Amino acid sequence: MPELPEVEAVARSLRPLVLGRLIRSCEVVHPIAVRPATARELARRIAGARVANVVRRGKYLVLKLAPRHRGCLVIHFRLDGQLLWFDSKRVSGHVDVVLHFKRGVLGFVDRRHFGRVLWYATRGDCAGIRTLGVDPLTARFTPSSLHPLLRASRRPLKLFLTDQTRIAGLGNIYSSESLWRAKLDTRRLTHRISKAEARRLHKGIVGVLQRALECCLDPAPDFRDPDWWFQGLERILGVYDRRGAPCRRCRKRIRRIEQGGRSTCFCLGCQR
DNA sequence: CCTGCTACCTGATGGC
DNA sequence: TGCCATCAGGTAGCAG
Repeated sequence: MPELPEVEAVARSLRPLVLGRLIRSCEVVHPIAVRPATARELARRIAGARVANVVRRGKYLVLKLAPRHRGCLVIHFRLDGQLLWFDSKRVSGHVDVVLHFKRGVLGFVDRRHFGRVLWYATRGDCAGIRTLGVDPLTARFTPSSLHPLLRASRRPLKLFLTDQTRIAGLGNIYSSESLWRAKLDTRRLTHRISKAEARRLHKGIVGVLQRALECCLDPAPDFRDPDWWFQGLERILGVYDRRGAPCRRCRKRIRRIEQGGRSTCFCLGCQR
């Protein structure tokens, strides 16, 4: 479930814990999490490296390693991936990959084993990162840059918004929310969207992401709590997981449909 | 190049 | 209470 705001909050909260610190060793408990690499390969790459920076690219969390030729550690949480921090060397619970620092241990956890922890010489070597579209929280994402993007594509708005190669970072939740905020029908085709509607959509996307990020940072993730997760996000959501409930704007019942094999929640009353 | 479909996983949920 | 079926969803890889 982590999308752009959640990963951004994780990046900001993790940075002070690991910045400048030395990765002494790496332990892989569930090898599936580092596939297609092997535990030995990953350990050889990152053991002895220092964390030079922690950044987010789309929904990817990237630990840049120093010196530069040590490459970068790329983490993708997919649906349920999560980070935990242990102050002592003792690690409890289900943990897939463990990074031992001089003081403290970073654990990557994902019971469903969809998430990945991968090493690349450069971040461009990661295909998923290389092909990412514009980051919607940067100045390069503007109403006037969104309109041509929409015109260049021919598909339902919802599917366009979850395509990471166009706009990076939206998933099932915030794509639906952006469209609700913009009062646009999720089934509308991108190339038929007017300039004024594109402006509304831009505002919807940026607005919901900023609001969600604020929420994700207050309270900030506490990796020391094995049960930590983002709190209160449901309060800022207009449609996601609200099937059957009244629309907060027009009181009509929120509908759920399927798009691209995924569920989309939206309001037939005010999204047109 | 563009778009759409499916496999990958496993915990949670719902029906009987 | 217990069992089985279904659902959830991001992305890689493949098909058309």
